[in-house]
Amino acid sequence: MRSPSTHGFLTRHPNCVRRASYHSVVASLLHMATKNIFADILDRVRGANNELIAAGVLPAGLDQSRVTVEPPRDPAHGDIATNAAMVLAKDAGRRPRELAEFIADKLCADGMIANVTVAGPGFINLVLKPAAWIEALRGAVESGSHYGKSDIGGGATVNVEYVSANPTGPMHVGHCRGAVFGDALANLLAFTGFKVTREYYVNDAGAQVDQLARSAYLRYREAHGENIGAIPDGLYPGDYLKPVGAALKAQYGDALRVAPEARWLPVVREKAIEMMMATVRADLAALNISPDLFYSERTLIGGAVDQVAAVIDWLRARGYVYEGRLPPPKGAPVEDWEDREQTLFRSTAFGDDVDRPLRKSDGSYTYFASDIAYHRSKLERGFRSLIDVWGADHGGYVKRMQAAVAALSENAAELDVKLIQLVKLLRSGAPVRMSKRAGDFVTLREVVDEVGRDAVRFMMLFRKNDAVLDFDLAKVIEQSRDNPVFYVQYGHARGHSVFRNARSMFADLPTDLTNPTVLTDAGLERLSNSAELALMRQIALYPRVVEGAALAHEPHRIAFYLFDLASEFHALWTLGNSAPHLRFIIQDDRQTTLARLVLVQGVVTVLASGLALLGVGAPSEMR
RNA sequence: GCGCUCGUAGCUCAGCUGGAUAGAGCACCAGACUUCGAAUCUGGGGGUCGGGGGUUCGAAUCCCUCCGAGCGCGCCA
Repeated sequence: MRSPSTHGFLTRHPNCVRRASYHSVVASLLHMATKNIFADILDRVRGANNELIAAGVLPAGLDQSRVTVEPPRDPAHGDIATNAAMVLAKDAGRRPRELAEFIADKLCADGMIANVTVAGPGFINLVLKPAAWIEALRGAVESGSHYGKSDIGGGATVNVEYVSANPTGPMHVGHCRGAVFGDALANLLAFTGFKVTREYYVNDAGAQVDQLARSAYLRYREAHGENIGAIPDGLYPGDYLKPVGAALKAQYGDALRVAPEARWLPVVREKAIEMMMATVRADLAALNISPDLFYSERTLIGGAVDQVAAVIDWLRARGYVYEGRLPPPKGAPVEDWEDREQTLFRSTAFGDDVDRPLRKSDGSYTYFASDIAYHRSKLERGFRSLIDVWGADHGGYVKRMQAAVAALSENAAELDVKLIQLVKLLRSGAPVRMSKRAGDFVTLREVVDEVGRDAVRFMMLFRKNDAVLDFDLAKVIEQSRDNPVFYVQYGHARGHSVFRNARSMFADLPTDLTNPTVLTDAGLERLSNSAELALMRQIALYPRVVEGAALAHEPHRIAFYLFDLASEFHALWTLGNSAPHLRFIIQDDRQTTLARLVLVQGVVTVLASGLALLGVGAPSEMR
């Protein structure tokens, strides 16, 4: 059905008084200095509803959990909108618009709200007094790097496991998206009151590290001058193992050459893993990533008790593990399919499609089995919220792992698996060839060295995790709006440029714009232009964006928000070209300049904070 | 065959966990530099949100069903 224009529905509220002075409004805002302005308004809406409950308009015991406040998509609708009337109408036994009028009437009396309208199906649109936004700006500037922090995590522990690349070589470019994602997500959670452990699972058990050892042994013999010929299939051909061979020679001389494999393998394996993990750490460090804990798979099996066996027994005792048969996989036929009885985890009890094997035909554990033991270790260390960051090709394993966590924790813990899609590496639009087979794949280090850590980190986060990402090595070092890394960093640098110019014009400007006294004297009520208010609204949005991104485990929201904020800032800056009275620096007006510098300080504060969450630098100059 | 992740402007993608007339960037067209760094900005055209049903005050978003893409499908991690 086509409805008349929204404006036809607008109801201006006649009872609204707009008399409260700037200072009285400020007084009413003091308690929310660093608080999310949206959370504050939500409290006020709930307060209005509670008054209506007391007055008998709304029923007692009303569930207000679905009431939300949000910025309307169309700014013409006001600063903040609430759906309260629409979601409460049914319980209240009233029509949404009728109820909206009641709520609006209460909200009108709020000293922070300048105007209330009821629109559309029952939206209540609020326009806040400019003082509210100014106070939000003040709060942001005063809080500095703490602005946007919250305690929604309530100190709950969260375990973020990410990267977990096999210790069989240097990290390649495909690893770095998950690494950056996990690191930024951990930053975000820590910033919002969670107690975060960043963890890297080292797959240092199993066949692949034996192959690594055999590969390194060849390099060891090569270091002694032997011609080892081509590296056999199944071994790791990369040159990066040559230093391992040299190190083995330096440490053991000839001793390992005459020993049987059973003797040298553990020794070489140990050394190779150690050196590969040193490489991994260095690669991560190039991205400014340092996990709190490297958890070794071997400790699960090689310790005093076999943790994998223990967890299987534990699950078996509860009926989640049994001996049984699986149907052969459908689709692509398995050549050597052998129908046999095996040890199975009953993941179907938790929504998986089939039960999953825990032992291979040779009796050794599957990867899944040791992963169950590993996740049990996380639970035993007290974590009830687990986040795993995996490559998208592991998507088929999500359900079984969640099933395992549910079984292990008796449904008390939650596992969120974030799947990270592929990165398509390009140079000026042309695909960069990557051949892992030949051992000459593009390493993470090469990419970081070429375009810099900031570009890598920002671009890896400028996309949803489950969308394929095009990463163009040429584009990310362009200095243009087409390159969001630059665009956002330039916003920060430009802010500092304004500071520099202002100080050269007014030698007596306060050195610390975040000082409360300075802020009080700054005359911030001069910030009344609509473009300035728009920028303040954007700044006030930050804590809400941070919370949303943290709860949804979606760090990319921060990157997009920063892009928008930088955009608003650049827009206001350029406005000064055609409207000189709107420039940040006004030659003969120190007071106005000071007020606007505080606004710039707000922008700079948020850009720096957001970039820090992403792990990207915030340069104050980019010449 | 089954499962997972997706499908939004010509291209690359957002869309705040169900909100109002679906938004950015690139590209295209038309504009703004005696400037607080134009490394920037302003305006314009461009959409059956893959198709079709359903749920409700209200759907790009949730459910069902087709179509299409990517990934995966005992003893690889």
